[in-house]
This record gives sequence, C-alpha cells and structure tokens, in this order.
Amino acid sequence: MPEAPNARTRPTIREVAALAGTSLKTVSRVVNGESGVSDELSLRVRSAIDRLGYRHNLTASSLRRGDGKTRSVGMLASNVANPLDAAVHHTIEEIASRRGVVVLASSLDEDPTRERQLVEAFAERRVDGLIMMPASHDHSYLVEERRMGMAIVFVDRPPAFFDADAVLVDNRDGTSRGVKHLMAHGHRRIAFLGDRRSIVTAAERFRGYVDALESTGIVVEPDLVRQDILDSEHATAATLDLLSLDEPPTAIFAAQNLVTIGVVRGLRSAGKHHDIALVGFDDVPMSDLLDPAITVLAQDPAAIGRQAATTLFARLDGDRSATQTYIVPTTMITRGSGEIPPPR
Amino acid sequence: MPEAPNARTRPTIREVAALAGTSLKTVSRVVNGESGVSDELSLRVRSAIDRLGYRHNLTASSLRRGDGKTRSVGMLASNVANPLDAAVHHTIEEIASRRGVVVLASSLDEDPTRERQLVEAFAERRVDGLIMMPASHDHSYLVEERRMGMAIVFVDRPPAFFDADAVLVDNRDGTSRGVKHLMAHGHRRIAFLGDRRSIVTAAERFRGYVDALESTGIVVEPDLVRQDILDSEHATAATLDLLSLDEPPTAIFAAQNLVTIGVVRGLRSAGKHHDIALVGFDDVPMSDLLDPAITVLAQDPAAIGRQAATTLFARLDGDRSATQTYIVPTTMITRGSGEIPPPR
DNA sequence: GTCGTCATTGACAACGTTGTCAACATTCAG
DNA sequence: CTGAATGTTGACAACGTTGTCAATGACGAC
Repeated sequence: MPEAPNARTRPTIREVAALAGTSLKTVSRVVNGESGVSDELSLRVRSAIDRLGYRHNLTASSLRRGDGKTRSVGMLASNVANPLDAAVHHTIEEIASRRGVVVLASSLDEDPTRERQLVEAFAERRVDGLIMMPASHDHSYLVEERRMGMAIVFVDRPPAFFDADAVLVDNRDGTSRGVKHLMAHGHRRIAFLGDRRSIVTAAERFRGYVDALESTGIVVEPDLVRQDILDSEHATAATLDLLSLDEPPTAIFAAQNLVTIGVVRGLRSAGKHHDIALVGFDDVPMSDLLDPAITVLAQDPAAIGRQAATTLFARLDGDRSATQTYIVPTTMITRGSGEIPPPR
Repeated sequence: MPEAPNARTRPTIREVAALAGTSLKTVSRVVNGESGVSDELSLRVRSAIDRLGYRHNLTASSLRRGDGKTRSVGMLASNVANPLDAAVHHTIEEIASRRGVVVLASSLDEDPTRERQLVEAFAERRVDGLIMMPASHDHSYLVEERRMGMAIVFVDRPPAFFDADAVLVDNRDGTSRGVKHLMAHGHRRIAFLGDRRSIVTAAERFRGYVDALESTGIVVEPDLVRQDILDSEHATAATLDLLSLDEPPTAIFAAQNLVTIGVVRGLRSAGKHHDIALVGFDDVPMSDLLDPAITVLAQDPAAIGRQAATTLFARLDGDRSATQTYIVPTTMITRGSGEIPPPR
C-alpha cells in the first residue's frame, strides 16, 4: 500500500517548537544555522526535529525570505537525451549541487513554442537562473524576465535581439579548419552535408565551409551542398545521391553527428568508405573503432557546462559587469577518414 | 548590463487587482481559470496582467493550496549523461510536461550519501514524486518520506527493505538468453566481464550467466569471470588478460555497454575480433557499423521511462492499489559478433 | 547598587496566494 | 409583488516560514 492509511501531513516548525518547548523563531534559527542560540536549546530543538522527522519547507522559506531566491535553476536543452546536451547537463548539475541548488531540466526539441511555455513554467516557479540552448530566433521576450531578476546564460546558440552572456562553440572556424584539413590532403571537390539551416549553429558551420573554400579560390558548387538534413537516414540518402553525380565529391564534410553517422552508412553501402574522405563536426561515440576511424572536430561538453554554470552563478552572486561571450574551441581528432587522399 | 538598474520586483496579484479595479480573489480566479467571473471583469483582469507582465507565483500558490502539490517531480539518475538514463529522463520529462509538471534531475554517481542528500533536497522542495535509480542498498529511510505524501517509483534497480513500485529490466533472463545464444553457436568456454558486483543489476546479470551455463551442465570457471570492472580501459585490460590464458575463451559476454566497448578495443588490438564471439548487454551506439557488428541485448529506455512516469502519475492521481514491479524486456539484436563460431 | 552592554529569546507581521463564507444583484416561479 | 434560487464579487484568514524589533537576563564597570 503505497500511501499508508496513516498518511500524515508534514510537521511544521510550529510542532517542532511545541515539542522543544520554545518559539517558532528559535527553531527557524536552528534550522538555518544562525548563531545566537544557546547550546542547550539548540540541542532540544534538534532532537525534536529528529523525533518528528521534520523537513524544512523551502517553498515557504523562499516566499518569506528577503532575497526571494528559490535555490533552483532551469536548463532548457535542445534535447536532454542528446549526448552533448546530457554531458553539459551533467556538469551544470554537479556544480549546482555543490551550492545546494537544484536543476530543472527540459527539452525544447527545436520547438520555439515550447521554449516560451517552458520559460513561463520556470518563471512561475521562480527559478533563480536559466541556462538555455534556444529553439527560437527572437529572445527579446526575455528582457522582462531578466528585469524581474532572473539570470540568463545562453549555451551553444547565441541570443537574438537580446543581450546576454553566451557560451558558444567555434562552429565557423572549426568547420573551416576541418574543410582546410581536407584541402591539405589534396581535395578540391568537397561536399557539405548540414542540419536545418534555421538552426544558427548549422548556418555558422556552412559559413565556415564557404570560408575555407573561398580562401583557396574554390567556388562553392551548389550540387555538392546538401542542407536541411533532418536525420541520419536522410543523410544516408543524400550521400548516395552525391555519389551518383557525374563528378562525385572526393571528400565529405558532415556538419553534425547524426549526419556523420548517416554518411558513414551511405559510404559503406556504396563500398566507398575507403575511397572518399570524411570529416565530421561533433565527436561520435565509438568512431575510433570504425574502419576507417573517423576524423572529427570534437566539442568539449564539460568545458561548456562549466563555463555556463560558472557564469550563471557569478551573475547570481551579483556580478553586474557587461555581458560576455565565451567561445569554447573544438579540437580536431585525426583518425583516418579525414586523411584519405583523392583518387589518382 | 545584465541586471538593469531599473530592476523591479515582480508584480503581485495585488497590483493586478488594483490596476483592474477589482479584488485579489477575482484575479486569483482568473489566473486559475475558475468559472464564475463575468466576461467583462475577466477581460479587465487579463489586460492588467498583460500590462504589468504579471507571472503567477507557484511558490506562494502551492503553499496556500489545499493539496500542497508543487507540480514538480524529482529524478535521481545514476548519471544523467549515461545514454540510458538520459533517454529515460527525456521520456519522463516529456510526459511530465504534458501535465504541466517540471522535472528536477540529478546524478547520484553510485554514491549512497549523495542519494540521501538529494532525497532530502527534493523533500525540502516538496516534490510531489520521485523517480529513482538508487545508489544505496537500504531504502527504508524512504518510508517516512512516503508517509508524508511523496510518491516513489524505482527504476532499473529494485528497492531494498522498502515496498515500492519498480520498473526493472530482465537482467538475469536477458543475460541468460545472450549466453545461451553463444552456446547455440557451439561455444563452451564463455567468459563473463561485468560491472561492480555491488550494483544490483550487475549481480543479476552474473546470475543469468551462471543460469545459462548450469542449464547445460557447464561448470563456471573462475578464470573466465572478471567482475568489478570500473571502466572501458579496465575492460580492455581484462580482455587481453583473458586472451593470454593457456586455454582462452572462445566467446565473451560483456555485461554492460562501457565494458562492451572495452572488450571490442581489446579484441581489436589482439587481432582477434573476427575469431572470438561477443555478445553485450545494453546497446552501443554505432555498433552496427563495426566489423563485425556487435550482437547485443538492447534495452528500451522509452518504454522504461513511459512505464515509470505513468506509474508515478497514477499514484499522484490517487491510485492506492498494491505496489507492482514491471519488467521491461530486453531484445536481442543479432549483428554478427555473437554468431562467430568457435575454432575448428 | 545602578547602569550599560551583550547575548538570548520570542511576539508579531509579512511574503503572495487561495479557501471559506457572506454580501449583493439578478432572475424567475408562483 | 414576494421569495427562493442562482450567479458574481470581495473581505478575511490562513498556508509555513523569516525579518524586525522589543523584552529579558546575565555580566561587569563604575
């Protein structure tokens, strides 16, 4: 019987006070570890607390408290099950818990409406701060929230029409380095497969691709560019399509991890995985065990989470300096697939 | 300047009432969508809410409300960055958000002390329910929490010294099926590599291994059993050690996904990946792209999360029937590594 | 012995909301 | 036209806690 018939309501500070034979205020002082309570009373109160199984009610506490802090922060992830998001979440949650702060985590799944709804849900619960990987493209509505005291840090994607701290990744430069890596191995016909253009990071990565090509005077060939790829299967299809061109690419840049996986499947099924070079953005688990192993631009989720949490808590501690944007660099891990030379 | 000098305190129901020229109670009614407010007043209140940027304060609301519900639940994961946990979290969070409930998520990292601390932190915030993948081995302390009205559902690992709903995986039977699969392909010398024995699921999986061997009259050979493996590197070392035995195993059962990955690395580096069969517990991303692709017993995190969330909310909705244990079956995915025959 | 200082303690109001209940206005049956 | 029934509205207390401030007692200085 999950909820016993003898279900009780939780004891309050008042009952503790009655049992200890003291006043509400004294119990409150003990519970909050304030000084100025005699050892004897403090002991009596503590034993009353144990006897009753009293739990401090933070809901009531934060309502009454001057600062109005709830000791909770919200995280709006793109998808909490995405490995990058989950790793960032883990780091944030660890840093928060060291400060006695809990983390509310939710997924936006690229839905701007959900973003608004969840910000509202978090605001109604009076979270002290918000770490967000936004889905929308206009964040001006957050001005009001922040004026009401909510600290906000953007992660992975920059704020738009809104000035806030941000922890970003060098999407453009990283991609450019990746594409140049392919060019350094002799490639000229390099395809680009990317995520939805509406996602800022995807657009940035495409810019990096263009940068790299233009730096060597190569013209971007529309046939070799496939964007708005939604999933891994779609990427596989696009790869096969690229391979069937009259003049197929000799190398592929895959701008996101699901895309990379799809490309690998495509190259395999065409038996071309040892012939066509591949560099991916985002690390892919187990990719060192594939044949060839995959060269990627790896992100550093722990560093991203740490920077985001540190920045948020600094703001909560009263830091009022100008907002900053932190760029966490990607690292190229060469494993084989990116070092395959072009034919001839 | 992140917190503008014109930082305001949030408007209250009282200010809304003043602007709309009505009473607190009427505003409260409108905010809660209660009936019995004339269209005209309702409209006036709503426009005042918009004008002031009023946000309902759920902290105050749930304090005052009769039911004392906070519309929040806690999830204590083993590690939110673990793919299985993250997928379970995602499902729970989605179901919760459809009910307007937020999810507090934290990682225990196999630390029983953290479990106690986090349960307390959540209790102080008066979460309505708790979904936990426990780290400790005695949950009798939860009796008190539940008596105070907190619904509790265990996931992945069963409660001990405490009667609660649980959503578990068929660790023992799944492992047994996996090992029998290897035996069906002719193997007799099958090694077992497992996680820390102190983790209940790891112990269960070992039992399944013993079950399978005994069902065919094979004696468990201690040399072929390696437990308490902490990480992937450790698993690689254990694999190499097994291969150096006078009579090495012809097949390996890896009882956890990090272990599986370590075993693959070990087999590779010894050049034995096409000679020694391998079946793993837990699916491993990309494992279909390896050569050989890996045969695994895959869990169904979406089903697990769905069952856990459904059960929790049923309890919150008043279901007082006897506690139940749900077993979510694993599925064997044969991909190649598990079908390698023994030599000769 | 008186006074001031300091440490300890408690009475009371307040945080922002909602449950309770009474007051009032309107409608309709008889 | 009366009275009952129905529908709106608001005054007030209360949820469990903490900030404010005053009361008390102990102590030492004069």
